[in-house]
Amino acid sequence: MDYNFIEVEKKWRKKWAENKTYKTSNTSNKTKCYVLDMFPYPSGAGLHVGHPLGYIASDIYARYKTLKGYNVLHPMGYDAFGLPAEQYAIQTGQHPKITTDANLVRYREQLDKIGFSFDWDREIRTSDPNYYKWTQWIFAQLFKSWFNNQSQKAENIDALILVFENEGNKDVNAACEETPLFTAKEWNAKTEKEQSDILLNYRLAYLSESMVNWCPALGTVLANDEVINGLSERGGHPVERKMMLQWSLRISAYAERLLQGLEGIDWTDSLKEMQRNWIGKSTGASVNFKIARSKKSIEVFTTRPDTIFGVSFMVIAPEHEYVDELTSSEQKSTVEKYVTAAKNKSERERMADVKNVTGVFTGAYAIHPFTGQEIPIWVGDYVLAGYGTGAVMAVAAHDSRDYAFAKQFNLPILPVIEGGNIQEEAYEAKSGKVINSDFLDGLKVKQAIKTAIWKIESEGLGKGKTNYRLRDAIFGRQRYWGEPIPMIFENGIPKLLDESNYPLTLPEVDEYLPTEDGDPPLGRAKNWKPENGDHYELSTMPGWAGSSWYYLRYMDPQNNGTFASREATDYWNQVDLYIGGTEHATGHLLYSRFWCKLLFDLGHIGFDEPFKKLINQGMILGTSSIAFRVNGTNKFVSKGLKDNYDTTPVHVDVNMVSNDILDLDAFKVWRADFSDAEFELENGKYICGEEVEKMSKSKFNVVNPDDIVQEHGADVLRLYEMFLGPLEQAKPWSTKGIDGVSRFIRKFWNLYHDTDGNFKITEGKPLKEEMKVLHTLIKKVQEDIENFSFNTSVSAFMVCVNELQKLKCNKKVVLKDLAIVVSAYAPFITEELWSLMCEKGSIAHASFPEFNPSYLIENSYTYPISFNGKMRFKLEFPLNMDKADIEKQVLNHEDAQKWLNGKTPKKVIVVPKKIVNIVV
RNA sequence: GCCCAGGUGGCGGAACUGGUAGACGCGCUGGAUUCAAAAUCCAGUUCCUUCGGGAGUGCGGGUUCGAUUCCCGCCCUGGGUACCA
Repeated sequence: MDYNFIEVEKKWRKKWAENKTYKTSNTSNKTKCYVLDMFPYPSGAGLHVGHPLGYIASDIYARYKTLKGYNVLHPMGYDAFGLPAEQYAIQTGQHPKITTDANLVRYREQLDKIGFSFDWDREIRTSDPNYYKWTQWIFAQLFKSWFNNQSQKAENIDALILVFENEGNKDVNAACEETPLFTAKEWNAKTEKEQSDILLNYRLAYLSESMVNWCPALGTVLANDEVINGLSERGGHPVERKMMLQWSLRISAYAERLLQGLEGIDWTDSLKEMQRNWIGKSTGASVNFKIARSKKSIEVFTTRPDTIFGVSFMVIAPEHEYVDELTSSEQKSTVEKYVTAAKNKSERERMADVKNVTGVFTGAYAIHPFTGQEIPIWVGDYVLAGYGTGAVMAVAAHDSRDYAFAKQFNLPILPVIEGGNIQEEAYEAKSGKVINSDFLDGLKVKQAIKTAIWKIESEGLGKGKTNYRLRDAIFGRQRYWGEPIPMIFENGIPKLLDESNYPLTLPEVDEYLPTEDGDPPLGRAKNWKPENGDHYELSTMPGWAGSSWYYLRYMDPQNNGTFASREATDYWNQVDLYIGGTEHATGHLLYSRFWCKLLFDLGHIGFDEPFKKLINQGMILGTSSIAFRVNGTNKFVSKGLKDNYDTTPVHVDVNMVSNDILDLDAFKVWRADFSDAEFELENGKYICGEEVEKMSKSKFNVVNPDDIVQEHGADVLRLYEMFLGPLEQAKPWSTKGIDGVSRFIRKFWNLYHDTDGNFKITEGKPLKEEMKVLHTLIKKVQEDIENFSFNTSVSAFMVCVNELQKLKCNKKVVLKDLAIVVSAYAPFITEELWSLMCEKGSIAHASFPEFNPSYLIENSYTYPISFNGKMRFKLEFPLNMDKADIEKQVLNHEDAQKWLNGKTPKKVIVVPKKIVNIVV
């Protein structure tokens, strides 16, 4: 009888759930192993075949580690707050919780089918008040902390207040907004509001008026990583820049530690590089340029202080605070017009305009700090307000942007580094000798940078400085479906809601839209008022809040007293293996590291990097099927005939196509306008074209894992997804090869059965050859899993089963170990075989067979004999034969004589157990 | 533009620190079984070939007895980033 995967899989799904086979305990004397997947946002579309790829890989790893005797934590949950559910709520009035819950049930069904070893007792949902209670608590810790640059750590704000009360802020070195100096006396004399405003400059969660990415279509602000090419990541709506009072997190304080921390973690180079670029460290100097006929000066940041003698003008951002002040009366209207236009540009227009060099002269001049010469100050939108000081010293000869600006407006270009041709372009290389530069003349660039900084510092003109591109993260969202921010406003002063009142639950509203006054949807909530104070904060947290610490909650998901007990976090510690997509490089993965460092600094956990090892699974692309319609008709021609006609490609549903052959009946009923379609066939078949592109509904190339499970079984789906290729590589999904894996499962099943389909294994002593085949597999699979090379194990299974089949092996000693080795990949069929073999318990808790190298020992080796590097024939020699004997025997062989063709070999290379190469 | 990753049969892909290129699977071809088909099994399958061989891992060079693997230059594909001074 053939293997009935439907029955078997159904049976074990049920038993595993009943017996809680995959329950994980926090108390164990085994070594721990924490295997985590990036949890999904439960969208309405359900899982497609690409989603489980990473989950299957991590599940194999988790199961393997369990077999190897580790105590494995392998949980799953849902990132359940998010925009799509809320957009749907706005359209339909349906509460986002209802849609989210419905999607969640569907996700769970789909996941369950695939046979994951998740401990579902640890499931979390970020939208669950018992969960977001602690997200709010972490926000409170951020609000109550400041970053001490001296200790490079977050510290309690109360201690800082004490310093202010006793000494003022002159000796405080904090990551903060620019704050005027004050003495203890001045501090103590300030009003509560004034003190609160100053403290906000220091807090790691703070409220400030700042330039934000405003997305009118979504009605909310977005963080930098949520804006892609000037459009919102979700929905692709235009984004504008706007000044707004906003909650932000001071992630910039951690820039250096986030950068340094990358050294110690095992992530891919490309991912680390993305984070490095996002953090964007650059070192140089800040220099003050005095303004002519004024007491003020403008600070600039430069990475090239060695080129300071090449400064021929200065450019400030349109948003720079001195613009009005600097502008001369003659230039006033021009500058005002320019500044207004620049400010009104949307983010996208600004980006599209990058090639257009624009700017206006302010009429003011700065004084060069070394030469004393007056240099004109311009306003230009190529200078960004948000980076550095919003002003640059322009060195046209050695910076391409300054060069373009100088060319456009005919400003002087002064070369100060030898090399390059400044008639053509700026010479930006950091090499060459300095010229025309007084005390820097003759120095090499690197030395000149040091000397220039030293001189700038000793003359009191500025100081050496490091800048980071990383901006603080906007934390408020003017949306409904997110965690409420636990803040109360009292006379305009933001105060933390007392932690004993957490969770501050999401109130009900009549509509999920802003109020008439433009307040966020929470402004609609009736009777939603704090006991003390005027009103709650009306914005909610962004989507990434809940996902920034969820890995900790899995460790201790039911804890009501804390986010996770210290015992639990000490035991499980860092995530040993984290698998997920690369799209979270600069969002989730950076924020999680930030929050981890905060909790570490405050002493709540014992590690400051959350994910020790991270693997990015490649995207599964869709293979679309294309039919060719003859233009102006309803006739479709098969792929091989399409060149005879003018045709238009039409995407057809991949579920109606098998091995490129279109099911014509299904096609005709698929869409009404195809019901009377005509076809021109090749050999009686309609062959479709193929195109590899992203899986999406509109391309009709979405494949649902449920369908694969239905047709081939979950084990086949699991094996096939791995068999497709290396985990990290993007690859197209095609069902073409799946039959091969199905065949393998049948062959594997048949090893344990006689030709009549009766279960039959024997107790006999295994042959040496059988043990060799088995142990070759054990070694291979072990190495593959440790190297995350899951695709090659599947091939190894096939090879092993083919060979055992040839050997007609049905010995229990061999087949029992084989089942265990395969079980991490194909848990259902192996569990069934395990029970048929009358083994106790679940195969999931068996021990991975010990690899024994003695079964692999050979006493001879078949040498490839090559001539000039080309393999010509093979000869077998004993392993203990020495090189000279091998050489002699090879040369005397008749085949060798043929290849030598009478010539004497120039050289013979014998590499024991590798190769013989004869140079002729 | 800059930074990463990657280019191997008709297709997905394999090849450990340089040592038999194309494992395994799909597809295809032929055969067996069958009244027939499906399923299954067996054999073949990189290309060219005068059947002796020759060429071959994106392209061009180099190092080496030997290169898919190491070095230099270029081309292409995918991802990230985009005036960050």
